[in-house]
Amino acid sequence: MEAPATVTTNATNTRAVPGESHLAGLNAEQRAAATHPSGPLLIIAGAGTGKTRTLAARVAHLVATGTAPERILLLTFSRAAAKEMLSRVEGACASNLAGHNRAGEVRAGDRVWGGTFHAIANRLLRIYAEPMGLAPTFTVIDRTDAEDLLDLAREELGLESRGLESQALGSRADAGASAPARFPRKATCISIYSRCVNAGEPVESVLQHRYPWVSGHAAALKALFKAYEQRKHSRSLLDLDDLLVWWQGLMEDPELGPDVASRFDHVLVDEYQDTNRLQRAILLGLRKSNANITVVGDDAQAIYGFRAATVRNILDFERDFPGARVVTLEQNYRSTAPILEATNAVIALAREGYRKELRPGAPRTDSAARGAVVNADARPLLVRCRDEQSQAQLVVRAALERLEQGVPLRCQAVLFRAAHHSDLLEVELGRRRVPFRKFGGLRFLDAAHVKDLLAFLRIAENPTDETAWFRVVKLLDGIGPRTARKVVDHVGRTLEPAPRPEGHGRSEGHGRPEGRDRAALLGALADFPVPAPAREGWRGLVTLLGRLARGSTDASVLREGTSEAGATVTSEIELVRAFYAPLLAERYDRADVRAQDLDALARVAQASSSRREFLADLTLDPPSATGDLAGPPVLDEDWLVLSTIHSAKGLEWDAVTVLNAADGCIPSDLATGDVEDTEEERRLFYVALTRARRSLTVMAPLRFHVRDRGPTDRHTLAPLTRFLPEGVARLFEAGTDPALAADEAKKSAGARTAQEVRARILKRWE
DNA sequence: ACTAATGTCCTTTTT
DNA sequence: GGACATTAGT
Repeated sequence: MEAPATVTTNATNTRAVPGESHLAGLNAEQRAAATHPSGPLLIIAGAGTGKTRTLAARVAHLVATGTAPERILLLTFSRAAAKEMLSRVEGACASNLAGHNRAGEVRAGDRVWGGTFHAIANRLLRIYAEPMGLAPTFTVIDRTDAEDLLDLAREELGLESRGLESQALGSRADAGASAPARFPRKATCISIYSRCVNAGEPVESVLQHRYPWVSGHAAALKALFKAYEQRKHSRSLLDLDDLLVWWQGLMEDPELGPDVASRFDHVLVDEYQDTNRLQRAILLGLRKSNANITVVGDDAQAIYGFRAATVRNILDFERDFPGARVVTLEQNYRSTAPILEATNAVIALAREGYRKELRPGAPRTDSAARGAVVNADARPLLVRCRDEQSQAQLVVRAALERLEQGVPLRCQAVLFRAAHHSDLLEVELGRRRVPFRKFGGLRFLDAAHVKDLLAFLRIAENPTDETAWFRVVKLLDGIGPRTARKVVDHVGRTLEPAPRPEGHGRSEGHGRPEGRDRAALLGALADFPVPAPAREGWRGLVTLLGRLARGSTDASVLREGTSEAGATVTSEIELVRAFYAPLLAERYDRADVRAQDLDALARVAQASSSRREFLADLTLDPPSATGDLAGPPVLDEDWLVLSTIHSAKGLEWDAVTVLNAADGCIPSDLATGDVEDTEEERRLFYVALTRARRSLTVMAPLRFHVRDRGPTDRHTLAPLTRFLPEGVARLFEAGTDPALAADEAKKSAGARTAQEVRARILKRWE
């Protein structure tokens, strides 16, 4: 119920002292956090306690009390979160200025250094690249690129992923587990590497604790990682982990470190529970001589352990930054009391952290579903349904009903553990023509054809980018991995010697020919003896790359960051597409659909001011929703939100539905190995539930289809998630699935019929 | 020696 | 739909 009285109350509060309107409507704790003068501050903020609002208010307060916006560093968990936060800061600062006349501060939000650790690292490292001995033009590679590059290194070292041991002995069967398992595949290798780097843990320890079946390969892995590092370095590539590693290295430099630190009067970190030890080290480096640091977090919402995040960062904060003030926000402004009661019960079963009990506060009034009729006393719903099919139908029906009641689709979200859990729902939504957008899961950028196209641009940007070359060369007819290897080696040899040895000093020593020299070098590649079937394609490729290299030179003379440069990236994409279109059509089916993705990509490129920025932005902030780019624009401007729970972090909706609340899905079968993993799954479930403002529905199918190689339709019975034991489930209203009722009816009807038939048969002989 | 096509198994979460 | 192994074909 939206009591108009609440609105009035807020309006009264808003009439605050001029210059302090950013503090309006904050409760005592929030206000204390926002106005904390200086020194370390830890804000423990439970779900829905106005954490974002408080942090934004704090930034606004710092600006209002004289801190220059560009001297504030705001580290967030995702780029979207940064954007959201900064626009709030913008609003607060602007309203502050209503009474003043300092128009210069209106753009405060733009001037704050805001972004993810990775995005900020990218920005800083471009500035400090030269003295750090990095090529300022370094390319940032994403995880799949990293895997491919590592694979090349592995091949070179002769570490075959194919198991040699399996033919030696049938060692699987007998209990002697001493036989070495086969070498881990590239994805596993990168996971191991990444954990070592982010957690600051030695390989042996990581293997022992998380990958015991690979422990026999520790030495080989270390050699592999070393080769991988060298490969990256000589090709001017940084992976996502490197961004943090180099940032931390930057902070340790006796000259540069203090210089970076002195740029920022205040450092603020959101979602601190999901940072890792490396990120903590960066913060320690940033605040050696200035203790102005604010971190916000909730240990009950730590869900990124798989990425080496650790709650220890929060728990250690007071030790890391002595004299820290701790403020706890416990008043929940998001959810109705019955929802809160249920979510509190779920998290109460978790192992101890910073204990806090969320109390209901006054409901917020900025909901988009203002007019909707909501019963604030309604308990959340727990629906046991027949199967996933039935679940999908129920979810669609309920969403449409809520829409009728005035809750727009975009104020409703369906959350799930793994991206594919929404597959059936997506089909059902498509069938009923309900628009939706899906967040999380497979990325637009992971689509093969998108990677193909980007690879051309990456070569143009950084001709030593081996993975990009490899990918592109393999596209040509008659060239497989073997030949591609040779071609790429040759390319490397041709480009390697720095063309201008008189270049000033060692900063030039990265073998990165620029401009026309590069074009000339590319020309020299045209003669390389590729296999006959590939000859024509090869010539076309070299011509294309030559054009891209030339184009970028001319353009860079013209531009200097003007909007015209966007047109350049777009026109480069057109050049590439002219060459790539036939390959695409030949290689993939549904080429028309894929071509649309490339259209979308070209559209995104228009927003970028340079090719380098375009490529870096794409890897640091990949378009996260299908529909962000792809697909036709939605006509009615309304869509149901589908999201993985991880991607839903920090967000909230009026109505939330959680799918597949069954053991095996939540917690995931893959994450029940040890207590720590299972506890993280519990927190994940908690995060999902606490996204709901007014309506919460938990769906739990009774059966799941099992893909079994048999003609019969097999299924398993799934128990309700272990995170809803009897005592907790009691806080939910039991929902009904008509399909189940129908099943029952059918069954009893069948039984009745059978009885009648039997009676008739017997009657015949009476 | 290499590519291209076919078959089988597995599939978490993300900057 | 991807990763990897096997096989047919050049």
